[in-house]
Amino acid sequence: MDKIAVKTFFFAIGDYSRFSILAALLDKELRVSDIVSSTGIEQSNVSHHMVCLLNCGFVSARKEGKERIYGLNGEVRPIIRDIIGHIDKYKKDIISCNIADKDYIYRAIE
Amino acid sequence: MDKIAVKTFFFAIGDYSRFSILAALLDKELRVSDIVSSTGIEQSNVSHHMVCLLNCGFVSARKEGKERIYGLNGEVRPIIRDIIGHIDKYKKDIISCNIADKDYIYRAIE
DNA sequence: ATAACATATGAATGGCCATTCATATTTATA
DNA sequence: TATAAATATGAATGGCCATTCATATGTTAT
Repeated sequence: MDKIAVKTFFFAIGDYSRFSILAALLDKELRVSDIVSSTGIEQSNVSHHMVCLLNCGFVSARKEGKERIYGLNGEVRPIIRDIIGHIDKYKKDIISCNIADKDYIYRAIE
Repeated sequence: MDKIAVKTFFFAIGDYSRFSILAALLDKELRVSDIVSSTGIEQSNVSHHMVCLLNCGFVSARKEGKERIYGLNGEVRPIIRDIIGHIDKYKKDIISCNIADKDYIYRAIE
């Protein structure tokens, strides 16, 4: 297991905003403004995330007039689908831990 | 896409230490001391991570004497294998972005 | 009962980074 | 050329949480 690769992979994909963006790009290419409207993330924030996703090789971009169109790179499509599928299938169990409610994570839940 | 589920999933799996632990548990159950020696993570830190992984339903535990033995829960095995496979297959590309070297992530790489 | 071993718990903190706000750049149109 | 639209960039910051250290708990053996 390559540590840098693992860290980079999860850095790119493990943030909820970036994962939402990747999920939105699964089926079709999107302009920045499309990503903004479909994810609800503010424009400059989206742009920041796109830089990150570009750097990590998850997406590619091309220009069309004043718009920039982003598309998911092919190799990542299956793993993103798999992860979405897994989370969806087991969401009941995953949610049951209610981490969001905890004030501190590293604590036994009674 | 359930936001809480996605966040919880990546919280549990997206940290390098926890992912290493899960990877180490893929093939066999392990005592805490085994996890310590195979991952290099310090003991109390491992215990903290195990609480987290227990809470999120990724592992189960049983006692044997003074030892505690952790095992991966069955449903997560495939997705962890998939992710490891993906990272391994594309590590060259993933590493090429060299995020670790950057002083700031959200910046175009020339 | 005490020592040694295995693991868990608690509190504290320091670094990272997601977000925000302000502004720059690029392109198109009037 | 001036304006507007779309996107990118830069700097700043506040919160989260991984780690560490110290210590507690539990278990076995002597």
